[in-house]
Amino acid sequence: MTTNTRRPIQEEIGQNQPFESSRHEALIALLRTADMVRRCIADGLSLHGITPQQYNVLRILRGAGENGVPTLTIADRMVERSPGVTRLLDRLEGKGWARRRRCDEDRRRVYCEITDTGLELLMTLDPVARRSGLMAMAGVTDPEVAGLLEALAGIRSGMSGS
Amino acid sequence: MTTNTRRPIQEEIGQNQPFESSRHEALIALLRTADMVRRCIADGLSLHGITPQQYNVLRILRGAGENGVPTLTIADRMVERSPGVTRLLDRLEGKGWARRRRCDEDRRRVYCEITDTGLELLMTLDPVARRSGLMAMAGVTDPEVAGLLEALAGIRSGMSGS
DNA sequence: GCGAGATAGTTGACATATCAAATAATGACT
DNA sequence: AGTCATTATTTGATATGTCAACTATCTCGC
Repeated sequence: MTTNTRRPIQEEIGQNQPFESSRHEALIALLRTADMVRRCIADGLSLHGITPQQYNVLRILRGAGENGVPTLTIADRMVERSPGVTRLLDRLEGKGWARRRRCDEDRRRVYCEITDTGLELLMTLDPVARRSGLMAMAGVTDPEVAGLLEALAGIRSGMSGS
Repeated sequence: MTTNTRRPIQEEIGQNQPFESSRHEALIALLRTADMVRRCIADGLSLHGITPQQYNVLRILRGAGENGVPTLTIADRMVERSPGVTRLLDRLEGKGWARRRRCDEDRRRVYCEITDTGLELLMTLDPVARRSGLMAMAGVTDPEVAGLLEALAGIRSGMSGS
């Protein structure tokens, strides 16, 4: 049984002065919480020799199906943006999980696809990721989840037109 | 004026299938939003040749005052954990913003302090970070901020006893 | 005081991230 | 056809993150 006492971040990061505003506090809390969640997921996946980013790319490739996805489109769709998609794919290709193919109509483009081995890997990984994910989110109530989604959407929309 | 339409992440990351649960959706939204916020802050600071992690450490050093902080305590207090504190400090020391000193009572420990140059730098940086921070959080309402803090605290507390 | 074990920090090897060019193909305009 | 701007991707240099040893120091029990 976990002692589910909710600690304020101020205490967690050993800060002796109060935050200047609850907006600022929420910002710090957001960054810290996401970092913890990220590590939780990464821990689960690392046992299978894959990083969250690589897992994310593989899922995008699977979602795209037969046709594959152009390299930069992958970057757009990633949960956490990364400028290193090319090299990420280098590694996935090296491990035999992905494959690349030049587009014939527009020879600048490279279409990326998942291989059968990659699909099999995902079959193993999906439950693992699912479990770590649920574990990470175990501490929030259902109504809080709804509010969380709203607030996060607000933050993102407020930032897009910076 | 920004068009403040709140888009669901499903659309943002070009996912054609709905999420399996709103918990899962919230998890993805959390990671993505935090990533955007992190980049927003990093952009602001990068003009001054410093990374968010380095800025964070400098603030911790300033908060600790005269006595300084032992290296590993810094790691504990960071918003986003990092095992590379030693090297982070190497860089800060190299730029003349921080200084290290062996503890006499316990010679294993190294106390880290901020220099005067470091303090001056923070004077410049604080308003910059503050501005990017508020900009990042511009899209949420006050009541949402309160709920956000609660939900995030819930997630963190639910994870500590994993 | 001596050795087992814990603790604080550093280091080396390697993976990954980041940014600014470089390359290559396309499209639009002259 | 020939130049120019644009788009898609790759590459190189460099910074940073990560993990697993490793060193040095301390603490405790004997």
